[in-house]
Amino acid sequence: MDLHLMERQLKALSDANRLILLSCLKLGEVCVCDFVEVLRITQPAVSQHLKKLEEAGIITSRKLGTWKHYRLVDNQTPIVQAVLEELEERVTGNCSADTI
Amino acid sequence: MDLHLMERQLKALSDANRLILLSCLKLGEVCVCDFVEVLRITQPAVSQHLKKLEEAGIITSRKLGTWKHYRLVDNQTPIVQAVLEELEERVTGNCSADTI
DNA sequence: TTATTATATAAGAAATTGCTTATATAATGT
DNA sequence: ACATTATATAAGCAATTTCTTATATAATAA
Repeated sequence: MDLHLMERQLKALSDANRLILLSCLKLGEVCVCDFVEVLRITQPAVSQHLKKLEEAGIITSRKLGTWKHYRLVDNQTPIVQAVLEELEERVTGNCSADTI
Repeated sequence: MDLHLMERQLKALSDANRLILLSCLKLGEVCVCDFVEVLRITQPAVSQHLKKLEEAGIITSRKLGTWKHYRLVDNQTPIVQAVLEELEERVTGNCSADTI
């Protein structure tokens, strides 16, 4: 595995807010607006976190009307897999968006 | 596993120079002076990187006269284990110090 | 078209990171 | 005691990160 991909993924993973986003995503697709409630930071801050995770190849997204739903990609690298396995699912309120 | 320990370990891991240090340490104990040659940064910079890895519970050290030898701790968390497994051993020159 | 809603991007500020040089500590050798 | 060697700590600086507010984009609804 390329050293610089490793570094990029690890950087994307090394933030408490993004780890919480990932633990939510273990439950399924989530839209940006739900994350705003979970993390209690502004919407642009959430978008920026999601962008980092997407650029690291950890999550992907699809548009649904005005909403955008994010989810984990299917085949994770062993490092991301290990992190996901360590994360507790956080069922703090409405972590997940209703799908469709 | 505690979210903030995860974050601290992932932060410690998310730097290319520190990943190189870890790949060297897979081969055994290494002293600070050898790392200076491997990374081609100054000795204080190396000490600072090693301190971060030690504070994250990833490496440990012992004094040997004026030298200090660093090594991986025995029981790593699953995340660190996964990272170590992904790392190629880098046999770039004298990565390892002679033990004793 | 215009207003509303969900998200993204831009710009800027405060905190953190990763380096440098200079200095301190600690063990060894003379 | 003094010099040398290996490492650690301190201080400062440039780059990066993480947030904020303001604005842009894009889809839907009236």
